Parts: sequence; structure tokens; C-alpha cells
Amino acid sequence: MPRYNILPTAKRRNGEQVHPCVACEIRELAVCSVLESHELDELVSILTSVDCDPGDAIFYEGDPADHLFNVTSGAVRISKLLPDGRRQVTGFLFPGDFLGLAFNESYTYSAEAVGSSTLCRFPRRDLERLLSEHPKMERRLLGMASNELATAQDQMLLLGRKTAREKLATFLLMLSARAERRGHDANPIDVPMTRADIADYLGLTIETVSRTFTELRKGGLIEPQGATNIRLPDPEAVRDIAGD
Amino acid sequence: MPRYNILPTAKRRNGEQVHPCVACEIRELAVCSVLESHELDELVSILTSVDCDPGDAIFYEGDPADHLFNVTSGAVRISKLLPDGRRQVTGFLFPGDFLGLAFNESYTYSAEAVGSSTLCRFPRRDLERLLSEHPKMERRLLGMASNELATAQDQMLLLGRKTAREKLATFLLMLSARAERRGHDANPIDVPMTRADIADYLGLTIETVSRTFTELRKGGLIEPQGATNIRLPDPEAVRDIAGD
DNA sequence: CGGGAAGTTGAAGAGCGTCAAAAGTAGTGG
DNA sequence: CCACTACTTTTGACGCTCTTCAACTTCCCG
Repeated sequence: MPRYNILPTAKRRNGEQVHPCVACEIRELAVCSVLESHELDELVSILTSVDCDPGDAIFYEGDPADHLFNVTSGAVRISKLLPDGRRQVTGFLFPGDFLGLAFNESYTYSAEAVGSSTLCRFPRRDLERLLSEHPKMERRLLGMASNELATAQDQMLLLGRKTAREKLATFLLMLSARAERRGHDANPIDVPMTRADIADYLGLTIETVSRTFTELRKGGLIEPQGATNIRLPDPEAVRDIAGD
Repeated sequence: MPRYNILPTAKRRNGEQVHPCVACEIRELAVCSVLESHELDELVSILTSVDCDPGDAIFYEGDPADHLFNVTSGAVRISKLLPDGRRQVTGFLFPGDFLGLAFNESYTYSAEAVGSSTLCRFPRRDLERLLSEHPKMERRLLGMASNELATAQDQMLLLGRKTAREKLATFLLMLSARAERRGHDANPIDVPMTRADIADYLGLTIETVSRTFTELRKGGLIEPQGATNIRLPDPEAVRDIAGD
């Protein structure tokens, strides 16, 4: 079960109390990047911090869409189910990513924490009011939505037309690129999700994912460094396999 | 080759000259729905009408993204290619749908007319200026983008987890629902696209699409009424097959 | 009519899924 | 620290859905 907290004030190294958003490491990536320091106060006033353990549900498909979120640490998995249990993971969200941008009354997908994660939660009504008062936030959100749309189309190309090998290669490069965008190392890649998550994201089974990882490892294209860490000795070779 | 025209004024039945957007049949579905009559003038001043024959390219993946579009008649196909020619159709657009919403410098996909189609074309710079002056247009666009995202996720579920049979059934119901939303009949469905388009949209081959159509026809689930028309004798049965 | 594209059908094969079992990993408590 | 359990991952054998390749048919437009 997620834990909901009011946002604590953060401390600078010298002990000075500062606005929590000002200390937020991923603010530049999030919606908040367009707000001035004094405007952040309005955001904080409607915001709750949410701590999640691995596997915690943030919301389920069909739940009333009362809240919007911003991932601040960890990783979140977005998924949809067919009635018989087949699952499609439609995306992984990382710090800075926005969650819940479906202007319907209900969520059309489920969201769960992959590893330990934290999120900023905004009541939808309050955020919508804030948005209409700050068109630049709306513009920022439109930009983020456009990017998500482009990502979704890349994923459709992957799901519809790529082989298992190409899918895995593309997946690893995606993780690498997203880590880099958040200021982390691009190369030894952190892979926090399980085989089941990866399989459901790539439209494969866990067995095929496992076999394909083995195949890439034996081909010298990946070097596992631990349970959740993979090194790419030759990123260009992986790029060649990924295709697009 | 598409033909570019300045937007002609439209005539009411009594011969009165009226603003072309006022006569536009699909205005309620498009971005334009949020604008007052006098605000439409600003839109018309930056707009060019584009007529396309079947197969005409509207733009290609990689082209500089200088224009945005609104489909006003016909149908448009959005697609991406892999270097070796494998193609994924990521969506079909119908009257009222917005095209080009990728705030990058280049288009990340190609757009082509499926049948004879017309579009409203806006220079990107001009439209962006207009958007920043009319936050309600921006809000409308954000809403449309959210809907597209939800559609994209449905399509990922289809591509990653559905069988050929389920894919075809879902596809037909999608066409039916979209026709209805535009005020057309939901049941004898107009299917203007080729087997190749359908195959590349559903992540299948043309042969599998053809075989599956035959199978559905022999099962009494669809009744072809002509080259581009299909009747569903029992829509509920099709819904059962579609799954979600 | 006639020619080219679009669609259908058949036979064979590949890639990935399914089922099953073994091996590895993590957490828990004595 | 080790044993016990539960879960995740890997590996193997086999089967099925969909693809590939090929031939044939139908449709359409000059």
C-alpha cells in the first residue's frame, strides 16, 4: 500500500530550510520546470507526496481519475489487461514523467510501482484550476503529451514489426537514453523491472525474453553486471540490431 | 500530388456567402469547436485548403515539421518505416482529427491520403502564435492529445497481445465507432483502406488479413456488401471476439 | 476487352508460445 | 550462519499461429 505524506520542507547542506520543490532534483524535467519560485507555492499547496514499495498499485484501470501524478523517484509501470488476463505494459515512467494525463472520468490503464518509488500527487480539480490560470503549464503539458505520443508510435512500430531480438535491443537502448536524459550513466544500464514486465512491454513471453537475453549475452552484445545491471560493450552493435 | 488552395467562401442554400468554417461540417469535432465566429477569421487568415488524391503524401517522416493539419474529408494514414521497408501504420485519421501534433523540428512519421481527402493546413509558426493567444485552443488540443494517447495504448494492447481474429474484430468495431462519432451509420461499415494498410496497422501480413476476413465471413460474422463496405449482422458477437 | 493492381487461397516453414522441469536468488527464522 | 521456502529466471522439447513463397482469381480503369 502506498503511503501518503504532506511534502516535508527540504534542508540544504548548511541546514537552511528551503522550499521542497526547489530542492527537487528532477524539477527541470517535470511540469514544474516552467514555474517561477513563487508560483511553486501554489503547486505545493495542493500536493501530496506518495511513497510506494515495489509492486504497490498507484491506481487501477477503471478507477475514477481523481488525481494526477508526477514521478519523482523510482520507476512506474503502466498497463492494460484483457478479460482473460493477458497484459500489455504500455509504458515505463521515470522521475520527471507525468502520470494520469487522460482527461476522462476514469483511468484507462493501471499504474504500479516497479521498484520503491515516490510521486507527487495532485487532485485533478485543483490542478485543472491551476492549469487554466497558468497557460504556460498547459503548454508544457501539451509538449510532454506530444513527446509521449511520439514514443507511443515508436512502441507500435516495435510491437507490430520488430523481432524478439530487435525488441530487446530497442528496449535496452531506450533505458539507456532515458537514464542519460535524467543525468545518469548511459552505459551500465539499470534494469529494475522483472522479465514478466519486460515481456508484457515487448509483446513477448518471459521465456522468449530470457532466451533472447541469453543469446545476446553469448553473442557478446550484453554483459550482465548483477541482478539489475547490464553493460553494453558495444552500444553501436546494439543500435544496429535495434534497427530504427 | 496534393493541390493547395486558398479556402473558398461557402454558400448557404439561399445563396448567401458565409464564412467557410461556419459551413464546415466537422467543425464541432475539430480544434475549431472552441472558437467563436469572429475568432475563426484569425484561423482562416493563416489557413490553406489541401486536396489529396488517393495515395498522395501529405508529408514524410523526417521532413521539417512546418505545418499542422486538420482532416476535413476522406481518411489519412500515419505510418513509420524500418530501414528494410517493414512498415507500421500507427493510425488512421478521419474528418475532425488533428495531424502533425509533434512539437519536434521534424515529423516522426509519414502521412498519406487513403482515399480522396481534404485537409486544412496551418503554418506551424502562425498556429503556435494563435495558440498562445487563445489558451482555450491549447486546452482543446491537450484534450485531443490525451484522447490520442488513450487510443495509442489501446493499439499497443492490440499489437502486443491480441490474435489475428481479435485484431480484425477490434479494427472493424473501431471503424464503426468512429463513423458513428462523425454522424454516419455505425453498421454497414465503410472500409476505405487496402489489405496492405490494414495488415500494416494490425501488425499482420496481407495474407493473414485476407484469410481472417474469409474466416469471419464463413462464420457469418461479417457480410461484405461491396469493395469497401462491410455489414455486421451481429455486432455483439464481433464485440465478444474483439475481447476488450 | 486487356493489363496491372488488389485480393484470395494453398503448402511449407519459421519464430515464438506453451508446458515442464531445473537452477538460481532472496527473504525468513531458528 | 545455514536451512527452508517461495519466487524469479533459465533451459529444453514440442506445437501452433502466423509468415513466406507461389499461383490463381477478381476487380478496376483505360
